[in-house]
Amino acid sequence: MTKDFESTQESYAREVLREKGLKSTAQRLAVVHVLHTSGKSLSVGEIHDGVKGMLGTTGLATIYRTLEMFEELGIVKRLHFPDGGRGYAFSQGEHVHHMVCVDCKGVFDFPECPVENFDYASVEKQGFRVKDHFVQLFGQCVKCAEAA
Amino acid sequence: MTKDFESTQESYAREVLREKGLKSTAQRLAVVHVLHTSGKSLSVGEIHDGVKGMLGTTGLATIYRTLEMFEELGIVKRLHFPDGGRGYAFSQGEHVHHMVCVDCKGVFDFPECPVENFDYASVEKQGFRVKDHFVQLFGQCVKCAEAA
DNA sequence: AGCCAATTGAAAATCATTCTCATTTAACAA
DNA sequence: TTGTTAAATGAGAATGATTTTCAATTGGCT
Repeated sequence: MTKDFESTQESYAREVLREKGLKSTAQRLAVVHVLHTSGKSLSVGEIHDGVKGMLGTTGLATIYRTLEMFEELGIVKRLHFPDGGRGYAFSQGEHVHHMVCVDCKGVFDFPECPVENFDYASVEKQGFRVKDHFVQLFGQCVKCAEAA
Repeated sequence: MTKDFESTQESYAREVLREKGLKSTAQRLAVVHVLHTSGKSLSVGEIHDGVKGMLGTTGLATIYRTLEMFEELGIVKRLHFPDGGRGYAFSQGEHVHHMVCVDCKGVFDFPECPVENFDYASVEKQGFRVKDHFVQLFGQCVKCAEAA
């Protein structure tokens, strides 16, 4: 499946896949497309629906497999909601955090990392070595605030 | 079930429960006890095992119900792991974040909130209203670092 | 065009979590 | 204490999400 018009994100994904010796299948590119055009975070089910809309029948397992792989490749970012649900949003691998609108589930980048320059004194005093962190903000976006 | 010796945490939980008109059952106090004595975060299954060890047969549903309630009461804190798994750690309701040792799953408090005094300029420029945040650090604790 | 390993779909299997409802129990009052 | 009653529990069924399996398909290469 070669498309005439491809978003930067799709070309990017295609390139990353090729570099790793992985196939650029219609399903994989559709996942990128759905995520990119939605402009927000989507649940696995929503992504599945979007991909089905583009390609007709598509297995749910493929969506799970693709998303897991894309996360490792840094193409998508997995989000965690307070209720334990997962969501996925497009990402190009940079270190950004996300602000999620609790109403529309829209995802907005948040490039300054609050933890990056944080003084770990109290933690390091206890001997920790901080290796990774997870930061996510929840709130309301302009549109949803106006609608309310 | 009234115990002769009770930890501060157990008395605290008992008091919170009474204030809310909820019952201090053996199961609920056992959950507090297990969590408190473990000194680390536990999965639902581990908590279930610990409670069964204290009381004999105990329903798993009760553990889920108790943990959910305790979280709302601020008695425990739910943690989210990168793989989507959940964990629970004892907490007394203050605003603290946690640092989780990726090896032993130990939980260590982290009272200075990196996000609290963060300049939300870039986010607010987009019109967001930040209402909540989730911050968790991952790394290695002293003991696990030495053992490695 | 043809080959082959990678990928997919469909269904089954697994695992976590929630729900239902009959039974038990903590809290409070008499 | 004892009785009363609403709250809580246990057991298992139901639900829901995620993973696995394996035969069939397909993309990337020659």
